Amino acid sequence: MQYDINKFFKAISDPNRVKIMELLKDGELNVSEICKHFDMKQPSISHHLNILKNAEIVKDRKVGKEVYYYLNKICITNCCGTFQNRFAEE
Amino acid sequence: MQYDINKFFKAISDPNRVKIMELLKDGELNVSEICKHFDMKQPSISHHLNILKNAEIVKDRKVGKEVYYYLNKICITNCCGTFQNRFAEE
DNA sequence: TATATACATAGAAATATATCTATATGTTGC
DNA sequence: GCAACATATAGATATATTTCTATGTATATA
Repeated sequence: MQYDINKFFKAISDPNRVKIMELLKDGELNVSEICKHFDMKQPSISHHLNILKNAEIVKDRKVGKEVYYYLNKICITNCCGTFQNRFAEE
Repeated sequence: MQYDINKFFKAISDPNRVKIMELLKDGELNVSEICKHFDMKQPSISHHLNILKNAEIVKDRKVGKEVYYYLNKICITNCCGTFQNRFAEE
């Protein structure tokens, strides 16, 4: 799979989104659970989740009324690795 | 040295700045030389260089009238590595 | 010293992004 | 089917970022 590295970096350039990623580090959470950790309103969280999802940093699965988000760790490893290699000394 | 990882990602979230980094990959360039590769005006380039410098992604040295910019590769390796590790499977 | 060159800084305008309120959609349980 | 709940979407507003023009500063040179 080929990730859009520019989308990736745009996504993680917001500390709120990195904080969401931190929350998902140890397993999936639904939107309400994520909201509890922020002062923002739910639609703002949805907006950030959508940006993360678009960058393929998170994926989601629906369970009844709830939507659980979880990290796509391979995307993170891949994008960081690719970028790092691009500027590494040979 | 401890880099500000949020500043780092904010800096590389703009494709123009990543392009500047690419240009500096194989050695230093002065501002005029960098400008030649863009449609932007010189003050805009200076602005981007300043953001990169603030994030410690580039450093500069003055040679007469010219200012040469060069990559601080250790910063790139360090920030990408740190971030990647933060979300890696253990 | 006056002029040209290279770059930086200030401030305005255009554009993009984040956040909010209001509301729509989909699911569950009565 | 209806009410309640979880989340998403629409659209407005606030804020941040990018880019520009105009100008300042430092260095080199005639």
